[in-house]
Amino acid sequence: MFQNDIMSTAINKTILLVDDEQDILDLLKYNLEKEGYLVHTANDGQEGLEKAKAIQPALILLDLMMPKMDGIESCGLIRKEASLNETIVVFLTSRSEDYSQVACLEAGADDFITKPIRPRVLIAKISALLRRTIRIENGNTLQSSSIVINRDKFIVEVKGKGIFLPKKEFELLELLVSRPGKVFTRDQIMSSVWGDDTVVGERTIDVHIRKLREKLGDEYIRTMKGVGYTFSEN
Amino acid sequence: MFQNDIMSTAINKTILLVDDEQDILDLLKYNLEKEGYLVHTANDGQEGLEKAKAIQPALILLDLMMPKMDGIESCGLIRKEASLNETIVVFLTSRSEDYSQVACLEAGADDFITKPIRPRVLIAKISALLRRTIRIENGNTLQSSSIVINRDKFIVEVKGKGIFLPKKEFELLELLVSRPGKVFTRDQIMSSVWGDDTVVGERTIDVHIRKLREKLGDEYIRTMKGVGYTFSEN
DNA sequence: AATAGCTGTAACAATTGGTTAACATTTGAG
DNA sequence: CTCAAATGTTAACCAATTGTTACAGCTATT
Repeated sequence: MFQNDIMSTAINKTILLVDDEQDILDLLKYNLEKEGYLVHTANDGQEGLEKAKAIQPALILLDLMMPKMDGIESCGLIRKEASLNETIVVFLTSRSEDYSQVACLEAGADDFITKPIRPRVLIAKISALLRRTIRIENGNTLQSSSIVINRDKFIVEVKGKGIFLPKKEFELLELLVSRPGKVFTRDQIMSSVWGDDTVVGERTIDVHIRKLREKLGDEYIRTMKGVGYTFSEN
Repeated sequence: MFQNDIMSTAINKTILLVDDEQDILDLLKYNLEKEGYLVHTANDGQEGLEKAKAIQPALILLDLMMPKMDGIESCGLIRKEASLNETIVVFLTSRSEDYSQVACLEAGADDFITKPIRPRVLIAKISALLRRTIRIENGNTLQSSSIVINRDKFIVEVKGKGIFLPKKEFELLELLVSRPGKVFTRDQIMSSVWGDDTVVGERTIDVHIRKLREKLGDEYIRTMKGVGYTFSEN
């Protein structure tokens, strides 16, 4: 049920794990991928920051204790990076002392998880943190002022009229509506809707955009030439 | 310093505490008010829900175990209430067992804090949770006193009015606004906006500057003859 | 296996925005 | 004050990006 929630959405489900211990990376990767997340890994803070900038993950799991650059320092650098302002940072702390937990949060982290890691709690926490990132979410619907997206039925309501959309078109619209006004680049659309591994031609996105406009009306999706597409309320 | 962060923003600083034990309410209220939050209290889930609807708090701290209506049930009702959609819900759990923590999160909570309550951790957690909503609301923006550049929406706000700029103009303005008052030479502009490999003519920069002035007004970009261009706040 | 509908592609059309050229204007050094 | 150098202005051109259409291959369903 949780799994389905995640699998059916086209929103960013990329997680970056940063830890110097391979055992922990493997454990976390296994558990998160089982839940439908796209997992990338890095072995130290420096590599973590670089990968984060490149892949724009929804969430970063950061070990507190690492060689080269520790978690606190990495977190500071992540928080300075404007393009990562929506990224959630969660620390893995081995100790449960107050001061290290407070230190994590003051460094700009959103949360921390204490070792030993209990997978169910980890999954539930991550799910709860990501749940918040979608603006107005009521049950299984996503709505802006003019459009209601029903995730269960693959149906979109525009001005009270229900429209059925095929999967790809639905996912594309879902992505755009998840952040009205935000311009999604073709790359972002590509990796969210089609995934990082599948490769499709250049015109494919345009064609799907066109089909959406055909069904919804031209007024909702704006082209920002040279940049990408955006959903606009007006 | 943290206090300043909170005090300096004009956002909702209201917190609602819901617990049946007066001792805990007092302890929490004292600590939170010391940090500059506006604290309201309720003694059970029913009263909590009513007060929440009335005062629209930014965050609700909810005890898991309460007479009449327990935390899980209250949380469910809060999540159903459309006006409380953006409100953050945090549970206070006395036990640290996995299942109750997972239950809280699955009930729609954003986080939980285990008793015994350690005020410093509590404060840091609440601060972190609220900080994130500020971060997301501010978006990926770059602002001077008179202009807000929203990188996500690819829009520039001048005196409250949103203006769309084509890619190159946007990038040029972004560069100038990134360091108000600094004079950028043509060479610097060239390599920042166009890259070191592409070669364009001498007048290209002028033309883009002109288009920016046309759209923003003449007062923002000053020519330093023989040197370059600068963005001025006045 | 037949069907219907979804998905991606290729080929071409339309549009936008970046660049340039040509000329006008301003600036500041002498 | 003069004049050369630097910058401003305009419109037209062209290339890159996006839109459009028809169609072929694929997938799920019966």
